[in-house]
Amino acid sequence: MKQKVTLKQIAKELDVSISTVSKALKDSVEISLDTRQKVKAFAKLYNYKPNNIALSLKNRKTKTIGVIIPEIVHHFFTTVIGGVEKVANEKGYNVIICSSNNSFDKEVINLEMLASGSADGFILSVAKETQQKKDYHHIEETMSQGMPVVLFDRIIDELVCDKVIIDDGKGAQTATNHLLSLGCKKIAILTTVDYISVGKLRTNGYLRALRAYDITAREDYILKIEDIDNCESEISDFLEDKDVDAIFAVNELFAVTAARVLNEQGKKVPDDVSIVGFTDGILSKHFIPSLTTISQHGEEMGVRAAKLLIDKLEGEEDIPEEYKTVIIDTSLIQRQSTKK
Amino acid sequence: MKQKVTLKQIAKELDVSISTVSKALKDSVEISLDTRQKVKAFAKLYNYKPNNIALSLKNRKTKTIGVIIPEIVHHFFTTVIGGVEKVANEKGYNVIICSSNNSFDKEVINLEMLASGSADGFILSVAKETQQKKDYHHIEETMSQGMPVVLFDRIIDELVCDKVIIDDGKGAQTATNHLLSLGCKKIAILTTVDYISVGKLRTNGYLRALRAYDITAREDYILKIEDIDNCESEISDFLEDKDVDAIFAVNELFAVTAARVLNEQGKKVPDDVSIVGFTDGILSKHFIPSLTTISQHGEEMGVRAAKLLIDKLEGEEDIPEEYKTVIIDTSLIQRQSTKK
DNA sequence: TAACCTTACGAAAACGTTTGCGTGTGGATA
DNA sequence: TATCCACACGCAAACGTTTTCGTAAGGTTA
Repeated sequence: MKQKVTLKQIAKELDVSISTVSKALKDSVEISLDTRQKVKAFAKLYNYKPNNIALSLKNRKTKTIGVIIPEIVHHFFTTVIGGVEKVANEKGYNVIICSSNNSFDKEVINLEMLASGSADGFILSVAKETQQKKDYHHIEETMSQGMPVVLFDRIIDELVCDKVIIDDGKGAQTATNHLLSLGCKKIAILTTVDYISVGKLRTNGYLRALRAYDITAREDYILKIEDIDNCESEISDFLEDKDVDAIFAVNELFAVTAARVLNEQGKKVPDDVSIVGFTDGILSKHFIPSLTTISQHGEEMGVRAAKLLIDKLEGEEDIPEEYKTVIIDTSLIQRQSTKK
Repeated sequence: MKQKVTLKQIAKELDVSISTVSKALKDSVEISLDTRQKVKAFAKLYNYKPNNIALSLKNRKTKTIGVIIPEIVHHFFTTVIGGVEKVANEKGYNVIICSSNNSFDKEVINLEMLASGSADGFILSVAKETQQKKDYHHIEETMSQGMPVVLFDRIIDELVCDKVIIDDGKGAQTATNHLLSLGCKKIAILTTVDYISVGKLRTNGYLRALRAYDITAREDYILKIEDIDNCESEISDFLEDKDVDAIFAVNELFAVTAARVLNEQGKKVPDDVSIVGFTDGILSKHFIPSLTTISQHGEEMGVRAAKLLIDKLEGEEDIPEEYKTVIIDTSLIQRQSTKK
């Protein structure tokens, strides 16, 4: 097993100093052409690659971006990561991904671990628990140590940093408007409990849309789902004997589950009930009927977040700090789950 | 902006040497109780965290596992990552994830980058292009430098290393058997071109199952799909006027697309045609009808792969190398797409 | 031939740790 | 009082780089 070759070893073999080797490999004019060629040939032969760790230590930067997301098995988040990777790789950055599993503790651990030398900055979407706890000391601390943080999707208003979000309210409004423009009058919403920020924002958008159409929102048309994993029974109970002609679901799962429930209750989508979802994932695309939905443009979010972060990382140290909040446009994708 | 505090700074403040601080923090008996307490209090106050990079350099290990997968936006791979993370975190390892995007070049770049100091070992599923090119020098080189590699799912037979796979052939056989036991006689298969190893293996399993039932396989019941992204037209043409009573699809996408096509052609699933898929992803679970499928137990694969890798990483240096191939059992999940 | 300039290279510090070993101080022992 | 031993701590090397600065050798100029 041939071990990794270092400058020192090359230097020894060639009977020159470490600095000579280092300079030769960088084509420094300080070193004679002769020596340069000799060193390079040798390095190539032994497949020399500079040790990243040593470089990081020396340069005090890792050229690595840390990404922390609530769930790794999640289509939207992976599309965001895709966008981050794209930009990062173009700019010569590596990406480390960690999942907090929606746990506050794991988020803290991951962040602290990456912050202690492994990454130069962070792109993060906070865990559900963190949103509940409203404890952001770990993020604040990271920033106060000079490491930039970009928040996306599930952001925290109180934190002063770059952010990339979609206009959840506007997206929801668009979705609801679409249903209204189709002539639907009795539009129910399947949403989350309020402490999930995006759920709340989307609910508000729905309410605004109704108001603009002079339709009074009905409490009994709003379902705030507690237990996402067992949403089917909640939705089923909710929809039982309810005379709605449209449903706006704040995520994909609620949308397809509603479709499934309606199906079981003998109602047709979109003929009897139209459905609009949120998030353009696998399910929306391939479901029968395919789902009209609001696309969040996950990849674009990732791209923008990575750019913001890298700008901060490569910007001048002491220019006055200035933080941006990028709002990505959502778009309505019309498919089969809403009647024409 | 308070910068990260180092041993040196603490030492200076407290007017002791760096080594004293280091030892005090480790509760060394060499240091007086008094000093120890003072140092620890100070360290806590300033939130001292040892610099991982420096530690990695010193210890010549990073306590990091590199995971390279062909696609990040892919349910199966993310479940595997979930399993890897679980084990890794338990054992104090960090996980770096990179996607090769199915490109050979990017796989090489990612591997080399992580191999030059960022990770101690690798868990990897090779890119499509790599399977075609049959060029594995980057993986061989990584191993020859003493970094263990565990291959999973899309493995390479020629490479001598730990592997975690499912028995694709057996899984396919189980799927086909299930259809046969339901009384289906005319079973088509939707598979991939042959260079995708898992596609080929699954096709073979399908053929074996038919043979065991004394049914002659028909060429015109086998569709090898080239362009996965546009599989719908291929499947649609294939199924046109074809009098099949069952379909075995080697992945989720083919399965739901087949269902969609059948739906458009006015055939009912499962009444007219039964469908069995492969991979238990989001789609299979939530589709209407939900899909009978072969579960690959992605998380379990990740768990096993991580364990194998960590065993190698923490094992004695010079025990005779011994490589294992773990075969994860698949299981048939019966849902609504196959009639009872 | 003395002064100077190039050329080509090496020494050493720095990044932040850990750790084996050396050492000064003070008290106990002989 | 000379010897010895704990005790408590510091020095320095090592991990692999990069880079500044110093310098020896040789050639050129006045």
